[in-house]
Amino acid sequence: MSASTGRPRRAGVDETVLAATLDLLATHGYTGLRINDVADAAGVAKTTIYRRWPSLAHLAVAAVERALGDRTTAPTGDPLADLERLVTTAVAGLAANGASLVAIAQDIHRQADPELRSAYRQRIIDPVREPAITLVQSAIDRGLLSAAAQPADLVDAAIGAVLYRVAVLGEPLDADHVTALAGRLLASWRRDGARDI
Amino acid sequence: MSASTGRPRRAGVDETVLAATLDLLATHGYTGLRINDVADAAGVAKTTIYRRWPSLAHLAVAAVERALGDRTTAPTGDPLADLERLVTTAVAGLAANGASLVAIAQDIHRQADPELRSAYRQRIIDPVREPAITLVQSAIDRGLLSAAAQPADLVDAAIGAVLYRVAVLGEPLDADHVTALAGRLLASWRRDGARDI
DNA sequence: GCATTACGCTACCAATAGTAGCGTAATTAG
DNA sequence: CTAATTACGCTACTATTGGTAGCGTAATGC
Repeated sequence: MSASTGRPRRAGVDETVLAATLDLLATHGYTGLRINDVADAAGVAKTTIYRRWPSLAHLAVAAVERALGDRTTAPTGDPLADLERLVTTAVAGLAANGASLVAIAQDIHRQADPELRSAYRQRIIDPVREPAITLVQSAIDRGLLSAAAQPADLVDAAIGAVLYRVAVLGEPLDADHVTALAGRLLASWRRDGARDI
Repeated sequence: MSASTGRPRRAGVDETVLAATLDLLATHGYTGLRINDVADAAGVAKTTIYRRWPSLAHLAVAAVERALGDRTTAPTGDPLADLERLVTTAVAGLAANGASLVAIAQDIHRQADPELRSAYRQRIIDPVREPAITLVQSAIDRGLLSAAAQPADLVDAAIGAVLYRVAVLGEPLDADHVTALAGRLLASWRRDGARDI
């Protein structure tokens, strides 16, 4: 990227621009995101932005990725506890910005070209989905969850439920609310929970 | 709408335009939908389209609504059977057009103004979601499904799982596939199914 | 000093949703 | 038959906006 020769890029510009992008995404959504607004808010020229990101969509994906933060968690040995922490961490990153970044991510995903969509999948989706599937499988193996459903079905249903409520039904992304929803879903699959009533 | 006086609107134009819109949506998606392309494909002037629908988004919603078709079903008395028929009917309408109209509907929903989103909710979402919730509640009351989850959670998880797979993961909307997924999810909530293994 | 790259700036291009106005066609009311 | 009214196609236009080109200038390494 940055060559060893020539004038170096101004430090902090990436951060400033991403922060401005995130802020504008939170208030106007991806559909209302304007590259000129980002440039103005960040105090840089539009051309500087295009020198660092190839398109508005790429910039938005980078901003959301930054908002998601680091999703690596140390395993505790209890799959269900790890699962809850994974969900909580991811949701917290998305909810902390005052807007439904989940919905924004959906927008971006739908409008982007195939190459960008693949990056979106690898950088936004899979870092949550893949570990979650592994954890569910391990929970099933230990008899903590009913084996009646496939792990991927279960995870997709949980993620899908959140996406659907936030992105389609328009409910606010409240971290506690989401955690409770995921908890209720898990409870309905929990082996001991399924046995009573 | 149409006054009693003056030249009447050409018959069949609504149908032709909606069919052309649906066709273009199926091949290019909502993001790739161009009003001029619709006009050309339908063989009408662009101004004629704007005389009948206030915006491109409204036109697209009307086209998807038409693709969904009539979703009223006669109750059989068996909630689970009714549920399956409801899902099958809705999915069949969406899948029959060769493209993921679910994903398209997502696009439209996100980009539209609040008034249109409300119409989308009332005309596309709720006609499936509300009866489904009622049927699930009734299945729980009869002991056919586990009472561990709230009916709305359950329905949203099922719808969300389908939306997520089609609209985010990019899987094709195959009617049999979706029915099988919904069936697996239901089985994991089914009282007898949850008891074994 | 020289090559190289970044920055801000202005100007520009291309695509596209939506509108205005015109001539004309079709219909109803009297 | 005439007048009023509305629809249609057409051309031209406006406004917005993503993205690019080119220029003068500022930093940096060699």
